[in-house]
Amino acid sequence: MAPKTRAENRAEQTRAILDRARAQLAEVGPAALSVRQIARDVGMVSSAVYRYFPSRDELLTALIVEAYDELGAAVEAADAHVKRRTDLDKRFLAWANAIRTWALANPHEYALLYGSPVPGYVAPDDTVPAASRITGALLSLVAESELAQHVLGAPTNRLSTKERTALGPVRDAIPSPVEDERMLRWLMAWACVFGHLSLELFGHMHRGVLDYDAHFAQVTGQLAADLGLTG
Amino acid sequence: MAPKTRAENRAEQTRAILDRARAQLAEVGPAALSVRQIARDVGMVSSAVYRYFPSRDELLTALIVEAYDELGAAVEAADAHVKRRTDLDKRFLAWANAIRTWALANPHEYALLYGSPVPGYVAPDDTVPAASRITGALLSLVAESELAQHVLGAPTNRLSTKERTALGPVRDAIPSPVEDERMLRWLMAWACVFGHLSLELFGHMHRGVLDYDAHFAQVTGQLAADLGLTG
DNA sequence: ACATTTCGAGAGCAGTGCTCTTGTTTTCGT
DNA sequence: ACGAAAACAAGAGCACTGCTCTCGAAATGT
Repeated sequence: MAPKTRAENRAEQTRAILDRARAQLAEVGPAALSVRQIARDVGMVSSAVYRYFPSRDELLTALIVEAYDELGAAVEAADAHVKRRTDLDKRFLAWANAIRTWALANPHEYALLYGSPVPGYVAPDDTVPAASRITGALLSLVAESELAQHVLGAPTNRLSTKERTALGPVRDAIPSPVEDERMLRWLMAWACVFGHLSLELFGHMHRGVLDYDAHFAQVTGQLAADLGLTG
Repeated sequence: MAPKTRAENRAEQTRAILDRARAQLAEVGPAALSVRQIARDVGMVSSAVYRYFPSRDELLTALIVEAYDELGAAVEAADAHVKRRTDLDKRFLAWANAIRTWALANPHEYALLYGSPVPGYVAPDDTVPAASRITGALLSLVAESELAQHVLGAPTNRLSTKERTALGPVRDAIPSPVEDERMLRWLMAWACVFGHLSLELFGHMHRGVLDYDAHFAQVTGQLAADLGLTG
């Protein structure tokens, strides 16, 4: 029995609360997450929890950050498992499949991250850097595809001038310059992947598509082809 | 003062509750919608509301159905405003723009329909037919594009056999047969549009894209081109 | 005209997020 | 090493929620 110092104890309690909160999140979803229930489960009184998280919403954002980190780590691990780094199609598929695998394993967490924000629109808070890991992994692929001089697999319209300026920030997020049309195709792939996932996980594909795995594979394969990553 | 009959009164009260609920939904979102507050607003006691809607969830599903109907009507109206019925690209853009316009005007309703389902996964209930109006409008365009023998604007991979059988139900929802690759491209467009909308409305495009209007126009225009609707 | 159903109102229950107060314990400055 | 200061757990309490039950009053069907 080490005579726990105050900081140690605080760290332990914080973890215990977060762990129990994640478990409850997986069971009942974000809407039904109860601070009092969490307090009971970890063996303290509800008001004590507020010494660690000032409100339920802050607890939720902590869970969001944790979930983003977990998903980001999964994505990066999947990418690292592709041996030939120049196989950008494999890396793109690894990116998409990692997200889908994680989402299927943690549907409530996915809903928390990419579904409707529960307490109104969350202002730009400390969840942004964690969330950037996922898109950042994709942007790396964009840069590498540009450097590899891949030619797009589908004819792509020239960007309107408004659109060109509209994409300024995302372009700035990539160190090297990227062709207009390529940038657009990658953004479309981004929307298509998350659109598929949200439609699938939120029950909008129930009638219409039988085998989600097959459909996702077909879609992502097509996206890779459109991006010129294959061959 | 007509001596309101019982059925009349019931219809009026039901409407009053629904109207007030929609207003409150637009103000505070689905999570914070309160039966008691609605009751106060319409001038009755909370328990009286339960004579009209057996639970809060049933009230929410009624709101979902209403929202689907409103969105469906908006989509159909937008489609009807395209004079040359063979201009499938214009009709596709009308479809996409109608959804986005409605979503921007009613973000909380959009979140209710296409965001994370609030009370766990809603089982297949009476919301399905209302929801089918939106996808149904898209499927009509698929059928017409096939009949018009449009040739896809982007090279498309052959479907895997698993994928071909996976798409059985959606194919059955269209009276006339549809080419495999065309079906896939339309499903991708479907996911891409809703993916864009969810990413935009739920705040994931905040950094990255400045002008959502321009980007959406560019994306949907590209989708129409990929589907072979232009020219 | 009467029995049945429908309805509104109120009380009440169990639960929630959150605040405040009250002792107790750990930490820190001197 | 000791006393001031900060951190902490516990409990009571407030305002609120969804929902149930009972009780009278009103409209309905026969």
